[in-house]
Amino acid sequence: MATIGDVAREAGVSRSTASYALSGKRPISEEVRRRVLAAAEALAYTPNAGARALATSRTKVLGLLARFYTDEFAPAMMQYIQGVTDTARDLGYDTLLVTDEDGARALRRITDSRMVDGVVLMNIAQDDPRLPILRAASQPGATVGLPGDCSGIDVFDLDFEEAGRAMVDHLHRLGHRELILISQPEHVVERGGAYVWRLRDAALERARQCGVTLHAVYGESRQPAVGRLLHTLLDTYPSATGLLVNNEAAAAALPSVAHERGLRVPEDLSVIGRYSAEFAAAFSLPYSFVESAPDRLGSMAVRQLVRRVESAAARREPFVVRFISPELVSRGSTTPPRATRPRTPAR
Amino acid sequence: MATIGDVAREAGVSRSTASYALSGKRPISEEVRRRVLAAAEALAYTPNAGARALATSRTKVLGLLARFYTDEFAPAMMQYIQGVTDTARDLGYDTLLVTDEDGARALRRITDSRMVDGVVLMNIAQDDPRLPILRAASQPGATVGLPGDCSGIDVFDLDFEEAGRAMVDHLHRLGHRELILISQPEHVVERGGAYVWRLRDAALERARQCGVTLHAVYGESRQPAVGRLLHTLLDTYPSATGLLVNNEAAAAALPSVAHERGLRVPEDLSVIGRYSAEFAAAFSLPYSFVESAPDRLGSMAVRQLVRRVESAAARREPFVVRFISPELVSRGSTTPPRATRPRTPAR
DNA sequence: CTTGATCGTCGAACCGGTTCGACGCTGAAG
DNA sequence: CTTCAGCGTCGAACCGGTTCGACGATCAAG
Repeated sequence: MATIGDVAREAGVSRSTASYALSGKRPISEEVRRRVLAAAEALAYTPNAGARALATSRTKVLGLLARFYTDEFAPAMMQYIQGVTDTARDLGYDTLLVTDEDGARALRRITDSRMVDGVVLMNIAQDDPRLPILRAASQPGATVGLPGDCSGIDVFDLDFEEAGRAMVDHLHRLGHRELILISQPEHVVERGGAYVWRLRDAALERARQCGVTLHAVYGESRQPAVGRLLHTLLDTYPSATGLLVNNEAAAAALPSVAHERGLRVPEDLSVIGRYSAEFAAAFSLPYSFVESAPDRLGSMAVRQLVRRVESAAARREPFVVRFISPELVSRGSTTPPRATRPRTPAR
Repeated sequence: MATIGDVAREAGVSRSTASYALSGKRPISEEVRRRVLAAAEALAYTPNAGARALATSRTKVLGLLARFYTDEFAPAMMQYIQGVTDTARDLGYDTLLVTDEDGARALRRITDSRMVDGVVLMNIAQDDPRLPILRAASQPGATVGLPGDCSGIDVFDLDFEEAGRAMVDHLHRLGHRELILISQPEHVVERGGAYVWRLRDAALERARQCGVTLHAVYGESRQPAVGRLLHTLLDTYPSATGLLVNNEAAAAALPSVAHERGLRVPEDLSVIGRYSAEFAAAFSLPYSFVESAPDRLGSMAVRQLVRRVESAAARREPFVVRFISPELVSRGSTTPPRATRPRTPAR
């Protein structure tokens, strides 16, 4: 493999001149620059990443700490990851994917050894053990997901509170008075997945304000448990006219459950989900939903991270906590409830 | 951040002695070793990855080149990735995840710059443009997936030919005489996804030998297209008694299609899939299937890669092409076809 | 009491880049 | 004809590790 010394020799200049010709950080005569570039080309010169990192204290690599929980729905995760890797590459960075069980130790390892210029954390828990380490690290960090304590990091997340309110408002305005909210499984909450209760509590609060009855329950993350649960819920609350689904597995299971029960959406039941458009497409889900925009969140986190990495001024800016506003994508799966319809005899 | 120089000073020894005390590559007195270790501990010393890479020509990082095609089913991909990252970490390596559109250029970048000690390639095409670059690279490489030309790399894949034969044999032995095979979409084939025709052609050949009629068709990768296609197929070949599914999306869509048609499995139709146990669990697929073992394949590729990275002897060994034997996991979704049943009047 | 091997430690060189200070040359100004 | 500024280039130092050869001390053998 050719080194910059080889390039310099080939071009008949010193190593430093070759370096400046390639980086453009000092004026170099047109003639010399041409010779150096030609030599680099001829020798297929590529700078050694380790050497450059040592000299510049920059690796051009970002760390991405994620966990693949088997009890969480995998496809959603992929989109976050892709948002991160794609944006990183656009900005000239590679991505070190770290999925260690012990995330705190892994984080310490990659920051202390200076393998990365910055870190994106996913699967954020309310009280995340990685955060103290990230704050102590000399590299900047960003999270996708809202932790309990946001100090010292940039935070990006969907506004789950607003999402919960938007879902309730939407159905309330259509005239619904009794709703079911199916959340993630309880163990996601136990793991500190705050987004679950953020959406739920905001929805409950808003329902209370509107005088709407909202039955909030934990879901399951797998078939067939989640299908059974849906049946049970629909049996338990026969008068509920709307279903809010903050649970990918439940959303994916709903079409066949509805079919089994001969339940028509939206005629018999209005449905709103909370997932990504990509997810909706993959599973062909016919429901209106609040877009969770995983790729956008991953991308935003990386952009902010790179800004801080590359500019000392940006590094001194105050930390941000940025929420994406939930966008309700209509697929026509909601309608005024039966009881309020003109043609219903009960009226 | 503490350097080895700081540790040495703190322990009152030279830098080289500190290095030897930490690595154990030369005998060091118990007393000095103790002091060095204590100093390293006190200063929270972590070696600088770039400096170490420069000195040793080893980065302890493996490259993982993968593409997330939106027209392929995401969950399957996750498992390959996890197999790679988990095994790499067990062996002391981190993983650089590269998802560039231009895989060949990305591969050149990470190998020439010596960011990685070895590379795992996924989404292998029959004539993969990354392979010439991998062969020319100084780092060893492994693939998950069988390319047309296996020279110079280690190859790991499911034995798709045998999988195709096993599926046909299984139903043939049960007495089936007319089967449908639904493959991946045609564009996967156009992209060079050889596993599609490897399974199909072997299945066709075996069917011919057994005197079984096999209708082989391309599938779709998304709902609702794949659901419609399933309906069409079942309409088109009403006398077919068995369905072979080499297509994750089709397998996932089948339960609701069967339900819609009032079709019972296996009483009315025998079904065998080809996917992973993890996938079956996530979608609660009730079908017997050939296990595709993505995590095992990823793990095997990494193990072989690390062997070659760490041992000069292993690096000289001949390259391997290793197939995992398909294992048929029975879930009771196959049975002798109706026509051959004792209680059927037609007999 | 030398001689020689062994053990533990040190200094220096090296890996391959970047960057700072200096220096020679050219050309314009005095 | 000097003087000085500025441009282009070079040499050297540095980043933080690893590793080789050498050297002094210790101790057993001759």
